[in-house]
Amino acid sequence: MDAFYASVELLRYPQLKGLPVVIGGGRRKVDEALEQLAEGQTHADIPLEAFARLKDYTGRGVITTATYAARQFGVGSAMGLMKAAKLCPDAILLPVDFDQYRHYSKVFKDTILEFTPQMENRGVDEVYIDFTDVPGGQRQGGRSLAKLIQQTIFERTGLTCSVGVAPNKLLAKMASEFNKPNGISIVLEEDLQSLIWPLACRKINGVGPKMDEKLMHHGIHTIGELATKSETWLISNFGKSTGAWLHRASWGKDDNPISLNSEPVSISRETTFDRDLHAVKDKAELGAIFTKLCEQLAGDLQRKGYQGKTIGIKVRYANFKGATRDQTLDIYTDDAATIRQAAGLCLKRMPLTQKLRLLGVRVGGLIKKSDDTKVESLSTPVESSDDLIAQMAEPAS
DNA sequence: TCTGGGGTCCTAGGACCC
DNA sequence: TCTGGGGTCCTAGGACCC
Repeated sequence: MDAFYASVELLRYPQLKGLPVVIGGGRRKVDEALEQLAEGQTHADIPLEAFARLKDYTGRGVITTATYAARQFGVGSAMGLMKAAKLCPDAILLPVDFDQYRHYSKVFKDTILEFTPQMENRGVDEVYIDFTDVPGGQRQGGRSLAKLIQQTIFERTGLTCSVGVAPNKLLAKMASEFNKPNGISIVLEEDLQSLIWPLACRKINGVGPKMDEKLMHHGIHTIGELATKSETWLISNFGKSTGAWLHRASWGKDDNPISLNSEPVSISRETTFDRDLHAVKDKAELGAIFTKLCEQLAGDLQRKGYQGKTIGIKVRYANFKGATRDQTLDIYTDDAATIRQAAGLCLKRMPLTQKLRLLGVRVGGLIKKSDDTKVESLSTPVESSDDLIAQMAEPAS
């Protein structure tokens, strides 16, 4: 399989170029700026003065993403906004605007689908592509196709896009990071030693903080060091499945195919409170939030056309420890009251002496609702689709 | 001044059935 | 009274990803 890993840089506001900007958190103050927007306007149309500075923010949010200028100060994704405010108090804080992201995400993915149906979703801004069978896809080792996709996306959205090209998904993902933003990187099998082995193990998709720490404990810091360990040794230290996987990954091996339009396994809603709430003392407030979450979740299910039978809740205590409870019903449901009732029973089984900072509701065991009221909308091919394919099929100039 | 929201997959024990 | 497997479902927790 020949794979692409492409990710669009969703954060792109021309008037903010070079300025430290973080996007994230933002429920209160920051939302006021958005309210000034007229129909059809985006963040890019708001004067800078309208936005809060990081130092003016109080709340529990985290950074979703940050400009490269902001990253110079050491702030980055998933960092608490209060901590980021210390590092870079004058950074502009923009609210997240998921409606806008969803829109650009769709244009991004629809564009790629014009080239090939072999696309795997990896969230709003990233996809894998298997371009083995794309006409002209092999030209210049995939670079021609990557360039054409990049250009087309830019013309339609103004967004840049980073692309990694490699023999499999594992390597393509790592390749995409070599040349951000708006770059194209090609990694071949023979580049393993020179390009991949010097990287930290953490760069392997699937090695998180925990596994990285364990690897460090064994003196393994780079992928190259990992590759010196035998499969037997890795299995005895990391278990059969993880050990064998680590061994293959360190040698750049991955035969997982693209997974197409997979059905969701679960759908959930959760919220972190403005202040920690106690199950008894703040019962009314908590109950109202709980009910609202169930209603939103039911709405999501109905809108997306799913019903589920496993209802679950999740809490996070004031000390940040979490717990879950779930219950499987005899029936499939997308009804708010049914979900609320089952979720309420779950909450009763939860230890509730400590205050809560988060409550979530989840529905799993999903099936597609088959009431025939929803007509599957046939996706009409976009005009330029043939042109794009034709361009790839033309002899290289 | 702690740390969002939405997901997936894996593991592991117990229930229950054959 | 003691002793089998295998398979599936349910529940809880945890690691990881975007």
